[in-house]
Amino acid sequence: MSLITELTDLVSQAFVALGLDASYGEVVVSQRPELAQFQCNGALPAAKPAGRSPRDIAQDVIDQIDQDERIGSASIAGPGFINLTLTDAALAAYTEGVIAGGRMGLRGVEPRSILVDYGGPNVAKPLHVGHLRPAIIGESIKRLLRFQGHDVIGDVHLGDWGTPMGQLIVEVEARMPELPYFDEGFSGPYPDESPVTIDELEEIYPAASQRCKDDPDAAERARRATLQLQNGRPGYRALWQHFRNVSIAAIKENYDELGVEFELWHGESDINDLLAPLIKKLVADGYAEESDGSLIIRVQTEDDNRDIPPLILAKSDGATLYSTWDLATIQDRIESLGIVEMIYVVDIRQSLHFEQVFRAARITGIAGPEIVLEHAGNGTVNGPNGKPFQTRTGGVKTLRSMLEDAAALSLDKMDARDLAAGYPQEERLSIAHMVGLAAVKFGDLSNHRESNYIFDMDRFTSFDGKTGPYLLYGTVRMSSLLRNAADLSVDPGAVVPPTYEPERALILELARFPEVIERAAELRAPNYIAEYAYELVASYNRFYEVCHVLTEDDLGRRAGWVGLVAHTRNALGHLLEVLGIEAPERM
RNA sequence: GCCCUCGUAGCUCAGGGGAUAGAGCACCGGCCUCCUAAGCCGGGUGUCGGAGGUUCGAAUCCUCCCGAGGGCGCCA
Repeated sequence: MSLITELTDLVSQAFVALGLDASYGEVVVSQRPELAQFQCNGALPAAKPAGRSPRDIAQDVIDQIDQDERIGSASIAGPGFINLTLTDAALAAYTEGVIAGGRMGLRGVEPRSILVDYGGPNVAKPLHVGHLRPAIIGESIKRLLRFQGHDVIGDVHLGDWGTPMGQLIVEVEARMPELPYFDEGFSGPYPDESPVTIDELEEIYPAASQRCKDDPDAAERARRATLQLQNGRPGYRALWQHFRNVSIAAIKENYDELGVEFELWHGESDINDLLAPLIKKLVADGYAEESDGSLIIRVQTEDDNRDIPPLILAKSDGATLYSTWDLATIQDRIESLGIVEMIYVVDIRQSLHFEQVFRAARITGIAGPEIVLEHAGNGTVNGPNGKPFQTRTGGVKTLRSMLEDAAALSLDKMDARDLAAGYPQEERLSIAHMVGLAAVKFGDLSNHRESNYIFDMDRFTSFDGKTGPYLLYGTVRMSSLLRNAADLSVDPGAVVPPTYEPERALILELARFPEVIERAAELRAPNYIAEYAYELVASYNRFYEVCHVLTEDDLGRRAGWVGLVAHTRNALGHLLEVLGIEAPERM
């Protein structure tokens, strides 16, 4: 059980003994650390219903809890705040309990089958900066929920079924009309080899897109090709399969470099066979209706005070579109994967789309009330000028080049400050790589999920301040100390009651772990983890400065400190794992 | 036009109805015969966009206004 929970239980019981609601007993970390470690504000809101003054109530509560051996001091402050400070023995005992429990004080959860839908890369398009946020936020949310004990999988959910596919087909046909994919009379097996490499495909994509913008005729042909692809025209399917295969290989490589891993490589196309029966059923059941030639589901209710446009189930030419696929995908995930909770980490600008899809899923009964559907939208990455991130030449920057920049800049900074100078060059490169990745990830994850932020590589890779490199450095110092301890045959011992203020502060910081995890999971907000990881390392650095662990004469204390450092290293390891950040052994 | 999000220190950003609103950077000054100085310590910063309201208490909740960004049926 977490320390906060223990204290809340204690104080709640006191409120109950006074005939007041237990909820007044909520204890939080003190806002005024110089006054106390924890506080309870419950006496203030309790005053009115109790018909008593807040300070009177606070005094009665204090009288109840004062005898508890954990409480070092309990006092009234201001209008009726209850300030609590624990005994050093209680702090040590609590920390020992957490270490023995092995779960960082985290309470167990009722495991749920959760799917996080986060990547959303498109076939034929290289990953660019815009893919960074959903990828690392989604990965972090997945790891966070998994760490809590849920059964979580990630689905990359490829963009592989839309109009761009038709545009690609038309473009390839214009360039290589001799290929068998376009010959409707062709009956033999199609070639195993893709007619295009990923590099060619990535060049063809923007050209195709541009052509359809400039030429309405080409756009029309692309629309037809898309429809025929969806309807199963064999040549188109075969060609599309090549596009898909070469793209997935490239995309996988990109996500590997980023340290992002998906359990499912599903895409929009996977549920194609479900579409016709689903549409038929929705029409038969009266949920879908025709409107201007298209098929729609109305999702607005009488309670709405704003206009929610209907969800379009099928275009007037009969083709399906992303609303249809998303709806069918929800059905598929529930029915064939047993998913009860879906979290979409997708650009927040798509919130209306998800609102429509989720409403449609509810209305039609595809998702029952027990199913959680949530759009955990992410903001965008902007360049130093506050506008969408671009290369110097105005193009969109690829993810790969961004990561290369991060590693290169990290190495430059190591060279400039003569860091890790004696290490083999191979290790230095590996460190620079990890530092660069940590810089980018921490820089991103420390911002609130929904906010747009300014990407500043120089700031993110800085060795000073609240950055990824700072976290890694702290981790490395802990690892190094623990190695030295092992070399001296000093085993981690029982945590001793703290005597120094930074030591006490570190113990208190560690005790916050469960609440931070729970809060972050509840809000799907990795920035809480990032912030806490920073605070924890900062607390450790202050402890490290004051408490000279390995030269400590008191052997019991020395062993206890090693135990505390091991605990801290363990906690930080979990946090980095959740953030998806990897640390080197030394740097 | 309607809807959504945002507006907090010079800059970049945190902030769960609670006390005196925080961090990092930047700027100035200290600390290495000692476990990694990529570290630590000290120094000052605010009409929390504005105005009302709810509340014992509002950066936080509600209303209006100003400013920025985004979205709004057959693209994804």
